[in-house]
Amino acid sequence: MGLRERKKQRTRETIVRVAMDLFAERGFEGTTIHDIAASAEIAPRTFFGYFRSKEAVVFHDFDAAFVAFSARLHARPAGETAFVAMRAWLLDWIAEREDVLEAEDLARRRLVAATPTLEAHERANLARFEAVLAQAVAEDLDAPADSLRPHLVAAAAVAALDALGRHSEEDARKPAGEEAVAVLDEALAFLQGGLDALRRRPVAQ
Amino acid sequence: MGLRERKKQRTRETIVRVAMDLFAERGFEGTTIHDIAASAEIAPRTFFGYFRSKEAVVFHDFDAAFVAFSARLHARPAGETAFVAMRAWLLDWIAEREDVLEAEDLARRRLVAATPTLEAHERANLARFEAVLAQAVAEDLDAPADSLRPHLVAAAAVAALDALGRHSEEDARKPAGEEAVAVLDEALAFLQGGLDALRRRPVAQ
DNA sequence: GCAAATCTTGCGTCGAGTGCAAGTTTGGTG
DNA sequence: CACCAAACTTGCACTCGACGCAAGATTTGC
Repeated sequence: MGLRERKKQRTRETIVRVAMDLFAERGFEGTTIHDIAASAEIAPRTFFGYFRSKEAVVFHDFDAAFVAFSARLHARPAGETAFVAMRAWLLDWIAEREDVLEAEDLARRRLVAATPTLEAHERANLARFEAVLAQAVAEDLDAPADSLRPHLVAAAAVAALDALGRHSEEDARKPAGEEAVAVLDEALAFLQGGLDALRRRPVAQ
Repeated sequence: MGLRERKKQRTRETIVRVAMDLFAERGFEGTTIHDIAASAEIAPRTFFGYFRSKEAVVFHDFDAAFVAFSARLHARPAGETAFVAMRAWLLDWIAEREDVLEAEDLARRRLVAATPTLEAHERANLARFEAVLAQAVAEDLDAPADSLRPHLVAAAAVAALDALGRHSEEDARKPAGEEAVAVLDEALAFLQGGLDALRRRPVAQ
């Protein structure tokens, strides 16, 4: 990696760190791009070379998660269900982050919960998960990609994912992985039960 | 109703009509508040006396729907499940609108689908449905309001509601009510099956 | 027909976000 | 090392959404 790239990387991290501190201190709406730029020692205009919006800073690691999730789904071996792939991805993801980012995640949760714009942004993120998951589920079920069932299933699964995030906020730091898997498995049992019930009905589409 | 109120009502309707026409013509982003105000023959500043944002115009009837839905849920007789109440509300809602608003709805759907900001707004609206539904479901299940199961169920139910909207776009105008009920009933069967499956497991919360 | 409540409007302001063009830094090549 | 091209940074000007405020117009109830 050349100097140029390293520098960019470093600036990006600085922006995130500095912005998060400001958000925690003055709130998201109470912090301007100008403030962030000043703290990060860049020109306000430069900020937009790194992030397309103020919101994007808060979700700076979402793209990586999404790409990994998406790849895991697409690369799942024939016969492995989308559920199983999702479960595996989640375990990896949690294991990978556990050491470093707990505190940061918590701060983010609080910030999002307190800021409508950020909640909207998060819903948009989850919707991307839902879309890609729905497609994989549709393959599992041999159903058209835009039919009802895959979307029901994906919506519920993503709701579980979302609940997971909120959950780890409240509970006083149990073994995060185990807890998450328990929640997810409950959700998967629910989904499987729903699908089984549908299998005994004619298809309405 | 006095003159003042009638006038306000009329202006409001004018804004909606005029704005929707402009959106259809130039797109949502391609239309400014200034344009709308000019067409509606009001001052730009006055627009904000009627709507808190440009997006709010597109969803001008959401509040009424939400209030009706919410009221129907809260007023359901003891023993009536949230599902049943939701189904009843939906039937009423469709029946009530069917005559007048089909074309308008279709235009709205197209507009929303073409505009990220509006999609975000719509997700926020659906989230409000989800929240109030989740609470009602929690009562049905005798579960805490923030526990997992009600949220799974509500998320899937709202996904069905959403699918309903998108659905009526594609199909060349079948009997809208019947179609909608078929979709919703499939969703409800799915949810019921999922809950039945969970009943045979220990509760993870 | 008058006073209070309510609406409308214009003005000023802030902040997000974009396009552009000039300047600066870095990378590679001879 | 010197030089050119590519990439990055910055300042400037601009559009647009949204809000606060205060002055002016309208409606209402008495």
